[in-house]
Order: sequence, then structure tokens, then C-alpha cells
Amino acid sequence: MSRKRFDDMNCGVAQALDQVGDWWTLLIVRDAFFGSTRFAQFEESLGIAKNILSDRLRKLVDHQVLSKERLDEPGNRFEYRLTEKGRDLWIVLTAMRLWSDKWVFGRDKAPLVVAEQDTGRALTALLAVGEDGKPVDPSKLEWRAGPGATSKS
Amino acid sequence: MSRKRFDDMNCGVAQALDQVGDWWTLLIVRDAFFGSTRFAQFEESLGIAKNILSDRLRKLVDHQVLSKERLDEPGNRFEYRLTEKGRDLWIVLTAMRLWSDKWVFGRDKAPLVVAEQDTGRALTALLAVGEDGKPVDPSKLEWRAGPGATSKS
DNA sequence: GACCTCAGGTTTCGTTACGAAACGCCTATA
DNA sequence: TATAGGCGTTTCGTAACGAAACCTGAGGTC
Repeated sequence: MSRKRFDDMNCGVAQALDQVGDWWTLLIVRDAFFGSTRFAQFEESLGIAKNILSDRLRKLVDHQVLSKERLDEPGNRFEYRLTEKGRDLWIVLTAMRLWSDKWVFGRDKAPLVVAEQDTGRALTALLAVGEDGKPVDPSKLEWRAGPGATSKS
Repeated sequence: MSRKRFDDMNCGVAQALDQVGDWWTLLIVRDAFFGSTRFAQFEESLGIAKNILSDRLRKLVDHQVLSKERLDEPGNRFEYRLTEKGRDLWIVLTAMRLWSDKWVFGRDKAPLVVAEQDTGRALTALLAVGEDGKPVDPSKLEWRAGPGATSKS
């Protein structure tokens, strides 16, 4: 009767959820993007219980989304940093943020704006593109079996 | 001691997780994209317990991600369909799928490919663009308070 | 009317996960 | 030796999950 895991589903969505879909996990990753590196920082910023934070950090390190390094500081100190795999999650976070800006807050009440440093241009959308870098039409997409397809999508 | 909800966090990621971050919820949405509309279809395709499916469908309807309509069929039959808000989640699902293709399966072992119907061009990436439709540089982004900002990001 | 079927749930109950607080461990400084 | 800070682990009560049994309302059959 253990909680079902999704890692046996041959589907990218299920795999992503299996690695970062746990309650709290994506918020920890978001906090890492905001600059948190220490246990106490995550704890304070999120208001998460220590045991749960400990568990989630361990799983994130196991999945190589975060790295854990001992610091050259007095005491038993560590820092957690996003790996390249972890940094690649910014698109997932951005997609969620844009969706909420549109459907939960309303676009003119967004609590957070992401903009290019030098030009100040705000990031307002994600565009689906093909290998050639040109946009594909989202309304005309179809799902096909890929090279690693078995049964379930 | 109730499970913490994120709906009071003034952050788009937290809001999205509050509405669709529950265990199973995004997989139900994914199945809806694949064409499931009936209770039994979701149940069979996902292998989810009836009570949990029932709970998740109700929440998705509450949040207007799915609509529930009675069918003109004999018996007590309903269908669940994605609303516009729900269909807008395809970017989140796509971001997760691309992330897994890269980091879990490996790009050449992706179980699923999404391509444009007429041209056959595969969707291979999401591109961040500004209001002018031109790409922004992801490595030079900064987070700013938006119009609805309060304290927490 | 009495009975049956089927989709779509709800109830029940045992197991697992979560949350809060207390406690332990390691390192360093006084 | 004592104390303190950072980083967890342990403990324990509550909530969520999973499986199976049960219920409900609409229709069809006799």
C-alpha cells in the first residue's frame, strides 16, 4: 500500500514528477534559484519542517538536481547548489509562474516579473520551437512515439 | 497539523503547485490531453484509486482546469474536458517532458515526440520571449517585484 | 413492480507521509 | 569543561493515500 511512484511510467511528465513532483520539492528548487544555499535558509524562507526539508534535500541530491558540498567554515556546514540539471528546471518554474500570472493572479497583478538585466525587457511567454529554432504552431501538434517508446506514453 | 497549502504564498510557482501540484493531478491533466474524458478512462489509464481520482477531479473542476458535463447517454454519465485554463497547462507539461527527455531518458531515448502535423517538425525546446516576441537571454535574467508584489516572492 | 446492469462515485479501514517539537551530533570557540 | 551554532534525526500525533467493499441513480428487461 505504499504511495505509488511514477518512475516506471515511460512518460517524461511522470518521470519529472517522480523526481521533483513531491510536495515542497519544486519550491525548494525555486528557493535555490533565489539564492538559498543553506539548510537554515530554506527552512526559514519556506517555513518547512526540518525532517521534511532534510528528506527533500537528500532526494534532490540523490537525483543530482542539487549538489551538497562541505564548507570551509567552522562547524558542520554544507551548502546546496543547483547543478546543471537543476538549473534546467527554470523553464518548468517559468511555465508555472506564467500560467499563474495569467490564470490565478491576473496578468496585471503578477507578484514577480522576470526581465533581462541590460535591456529591461520582461519575459512574458514561452515559445515552442523546433530544431531549426523556428516556432512551431501549438494548435497543430500531435504526439508520436519517440525512439524510446514502449507502451505507455 | 494539516498538510500545508501554498495558496497564501504570493508566488506564481506556489499558486500553480497549490492548484495542480497534488500527487496525480498533473498526470490526470496529461491524460486529458491524450483524450481521456471519462472517469473510467482516467482510472484505467493511470491505475489510480477511485477515491483519489474522484477527489482530484473535483478539485480540478473547482479550479476550473476541467469542466464536468452530463452526457446524453443512458445512466449517470459525465465527461471531463480541459478548459482554456487547463489547455494552457500544456507548456508546463511540455517543459517537464523536455527536461526528462534530456536528463532522465537521454535525448535519443525519448518515449514521446511532439511534432507539427503538417510539417512534421518536432518540438525540441521552449524559448523565452519578451513582449516584442523576441527571445530574451536566459542567462541574464533578474527577478523583480511585479505589480502585485507584497513581501514574498 | 421486481430485478439487473453499468458508470460513477462514497465508505471503510489499514498503511504511509506529513508537521511540530524534542533531542542528538559534530565542530569550534571561551 | 562548557557553551553555542549549524544540521540534522527521533518521536509521536494527525492527515493523506490505496484497495476493496459498498452505494446510488438512471435505464433496460421481464
